[in-house]
Amino acid sequence: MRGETIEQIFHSAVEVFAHSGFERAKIDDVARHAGVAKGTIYYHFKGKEELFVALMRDGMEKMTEQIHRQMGREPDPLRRLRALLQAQVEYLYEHGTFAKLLLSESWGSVERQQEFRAKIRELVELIEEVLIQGAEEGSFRPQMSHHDTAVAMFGAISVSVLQDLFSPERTGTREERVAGLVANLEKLFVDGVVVSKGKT
Amino acid sequence: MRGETIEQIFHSAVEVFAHSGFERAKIDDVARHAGVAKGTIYYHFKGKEELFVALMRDGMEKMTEQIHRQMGREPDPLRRLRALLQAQVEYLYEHGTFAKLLLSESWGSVERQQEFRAKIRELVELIEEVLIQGAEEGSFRPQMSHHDTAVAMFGAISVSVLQDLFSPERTGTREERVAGLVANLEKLFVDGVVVSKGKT
Amino acid sequence: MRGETIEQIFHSAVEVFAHSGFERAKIDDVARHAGVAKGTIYYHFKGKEELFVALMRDGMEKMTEQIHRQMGREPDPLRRLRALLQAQVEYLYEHGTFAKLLLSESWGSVERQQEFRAKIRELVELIEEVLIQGAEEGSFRPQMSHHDTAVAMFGAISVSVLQDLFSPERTGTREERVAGLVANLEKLFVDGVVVSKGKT
Amino acid sequence: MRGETIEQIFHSAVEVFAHSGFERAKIDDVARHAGVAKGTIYYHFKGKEELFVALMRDGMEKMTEQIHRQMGREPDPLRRLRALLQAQVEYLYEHGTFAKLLLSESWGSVERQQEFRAKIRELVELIEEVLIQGAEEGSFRPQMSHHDTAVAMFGAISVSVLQDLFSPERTGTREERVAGLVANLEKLFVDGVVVSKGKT
DNA sequence: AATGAATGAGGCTTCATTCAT
DNA sequence: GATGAATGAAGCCTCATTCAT
Repeated sequence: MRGETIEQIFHSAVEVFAHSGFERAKIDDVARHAGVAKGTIYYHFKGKEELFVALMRDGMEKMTEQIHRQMGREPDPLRRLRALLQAQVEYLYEHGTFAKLLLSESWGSVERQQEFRAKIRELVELIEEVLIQGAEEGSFRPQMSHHDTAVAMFGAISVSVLQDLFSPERTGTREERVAGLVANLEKLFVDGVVVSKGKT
Repeated sequence: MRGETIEQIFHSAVEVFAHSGFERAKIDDVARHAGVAKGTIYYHFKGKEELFVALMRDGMEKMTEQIHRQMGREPDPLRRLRALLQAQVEYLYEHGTFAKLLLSESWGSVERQQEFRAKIRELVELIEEVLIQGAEEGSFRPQMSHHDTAVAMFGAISVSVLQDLFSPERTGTREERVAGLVANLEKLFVDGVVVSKGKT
Repeated sequence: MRGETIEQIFHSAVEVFAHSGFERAKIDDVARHAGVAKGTIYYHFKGKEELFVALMRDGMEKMTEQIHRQMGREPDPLRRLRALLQAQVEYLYEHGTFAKLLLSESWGSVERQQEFRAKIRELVELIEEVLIQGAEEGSFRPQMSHHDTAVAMFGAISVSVLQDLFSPERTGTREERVAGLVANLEKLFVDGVVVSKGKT
Repeated sequence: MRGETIEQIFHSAVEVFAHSGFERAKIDDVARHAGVAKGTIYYHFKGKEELFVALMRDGMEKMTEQIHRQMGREPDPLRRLRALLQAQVEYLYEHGTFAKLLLSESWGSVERQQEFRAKIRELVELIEEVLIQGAEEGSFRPQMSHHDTAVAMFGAISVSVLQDLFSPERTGTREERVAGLVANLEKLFVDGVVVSKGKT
C-alpha cells in the first residue's frame, strides 16, 4: 500500500526521538523499531534532521487540527477557553512523546528550533484569540498583553502535562489524570488563586 | 582566589552548554572558551556528565538561595507570592542559559534528568508552600491540588521567560521586560482571566 | 531504432562518468540523466563496472576507427604522422570526456585499468608503426626505442588536449584550438626544439 | 620528536592514495599503514581531502625544489633542458605514486583538482622558461607557443614515466630505465623525429 | 596542576545492487 | 522490458576520554 513504509518509519521515529531526544536518538534504532533497513530511512528522508522536522511538523499539524475540531463553533469565550484547554491537555497527554520534544527541542538557534518556536507561537495564538474575544465581549478581564498571557497559559499547560507524565507516583486512568489537570488549570486561569471579595 | 581555573571552566561550561544543549556541547569548546587544555577539565571533573550536573546543581542552588533572600520573611501570602514571582522571573531571565537547560534537559529517564526534575520540584514546592499558607489563612482560594497548581505556575513562569528570551523582536531594557512579565503573570495568577462579578 | 534505451543510457553514462570520474559517478545520476529508472540500467548492464568498461571500449574503438579513416592510405611517413596527429587530437578534443577518463582511469592494478592501458598501447602502436616505417624509409631519424618515443608522443598529445580543455581562459573556435595544438605538436615532433645548423 | 606522527601519516598516505586513488583510498588503511588510530589522522588533518591536498602540495614542492637544485645555475639552454628533463623524470620515477596521482587526479572541476592543475602549470612554466631563454639566445627554434610546447613536453615526460612504471615486462635497474627514458625524450625534444637535411 | 597528542567506539550517510511487480 | 522501493555493507568523521609528560 502507498506510504505504508513511510508511516511505519514515522511512527517509530516518534517513539525513538521522544525516548532519547534528537541528539541521543539513533537512526539505527528507528530503523530497527520500524523493522526496515537503515538505508530505507534514507530512501524516504534526506537525513536525521529532515525526519525529525517532518515528524514535528506533522505532530503540530495534527494537534492544531484536533484542537480546532474540539473547539468547534462554540461562541461563548469561557466555554471556548475550556474546550481549548481540554483539547490541548488531551492531545499533549496522549502524545507525551511529542509534548516532550516540543518543550525540549524548541530553545536554541538551530534553524529547526526556530521553526518549532514558530509552531508553538501558532498554539499560543489560538489561546490569544480566545482571550481577545473574551475581552471584547467583556466577559474576560482586559490583559496587559494578551499574547504574554497566552504564552504563560501555554507554559502552564505543557509543563503540567509533562510533569505529570514523568511523575512515577501518579495514579488513576489517563482520563482521570487529564480531567484533573484540566480542572486544575481551568480553575487557575479562570479565577486565579486569590479569593475575590465578591464571590461566595 | 582558590580554584580560579575551576571557576573559569565552570563559567565557560555554562555558556557552552547553554548555547548548544548537553549533547551538542563539546568539551573541546568548553576548554577553548575557558582558555585551558582539554585535559585540565578532566583533571578537575570526572567527565562531561559530572561537569554538567555540577553546573546545574550550582544553578539551582543559587536560584533557590536568591529566591529565599528576596522573599525574606514577608508574612502576607499575596506579597510572598509576588516576591517569589519577581525573584523567579528575575533569576531565570538573568540566567536564561540556565533556564533553557532546565526546561530542555529535564524530561527523560537518564539519571541526570531525574535529578533535574527533582530540582524543579524544589522550586515547585516553594510555590506550593505559599499557596498552602494562603489557603490556610483564607486569603487564597483552596485548590484541588496545590501541587498541580504550583507546577502550572512554574510552567507559566519558565516558558514565559524562555519565549521572551528567544523572541527576536523584543524591546526595552531587561528590567522593563522582567517587570512586564512579572506583572502579567501576577495578574493571571492572582485574578484569573474572568471578570468576577464582585469586583469593580 | 534497436536499443534506443541502451543508447540513451550509454550516452548519459559518458557524460556522468566523464564529469565525475568512475568512483564519484553515481548510477543514480546516470539513470536520472538518461530518464530511465535505476533498475533499467541493471537490466541492460551487469553493473557499474561493466557499463564503464563497455563505454571505454566503445570510445577506443571509435577513436581507432576514426584515426584509421583519416590516415587513409597515405604512403608518405611524414604525412601519415601529420594525419595521425590531426586525427588523434581532433578525436580527443571532441571527446574530452573520454580523453579525461583515459588519462585518469588507466593507472592502477584494477583489471579494468589494465585493460585501458592495453587500449592505450593500441594507440601507441599506431604511432610506433609510422615511426618505424619512416625510419625504414630513411625519412625519420632512427630512434633508440620507437615504442618509447611513441609513448612520449601519445603523452604529449593527450596531456596537451586535456590541459587545453581545462584551461578556463582559452579562446577561439574549437577548430582553431585544435589546429593550434596540432601545429604545435607537429613542430615539436618533427623538428625538435633545437636549431639545426643545416636548416635556414 | 616533533611531527613524527604527522610524518608517519604523511608517508603512509602517499602509499595508500597512490595505490588506490583518492576515492578508493580508505582512511582506515592509511591509519593501519601508519600504525596509528583512525582518530589520530583526524587530530592532525581536517579530513581525507585535506590530507590528500597537503600531500600533493608537499609532493609538488619537493619536486620543484629538487628540479631547481639539479638545474643549478647552468646557463646554457640546451644543458638546462637536459638537466630539467633528467630531474623531472628522475623525480617522477622515484615517486611514481605521486606521478600517478598527479596525472589521474588533476582533471575535473573539484577545487582540489584545479589546485593540482595549477601545480602542473608551475612545472610547465619551468620548462617554458628554458624554451624562451633558448629562443632568445638563438639556440632554440622559436615556437608558436612556448607554453603549449612546454605542456606537450610535460605530457610526454609524465606519461612516459607512468607507462614505464606500469609495464610489467620492464627490465634493468631503475637507473638504467631512467637513463633510457631521459635519452629518448631528449632525442625527441631536441631533434625531432625527422632527419634534417643539414645533419649527417 | 596542567597539557595536548592519541585513541577508538559509535553514528550518520552513501550508493551499488537486488527483486517483486 | 522497465520500474523503484528496499537493502546493508562500507566509509567518513566526531568527540569523550585517557595518559605520559
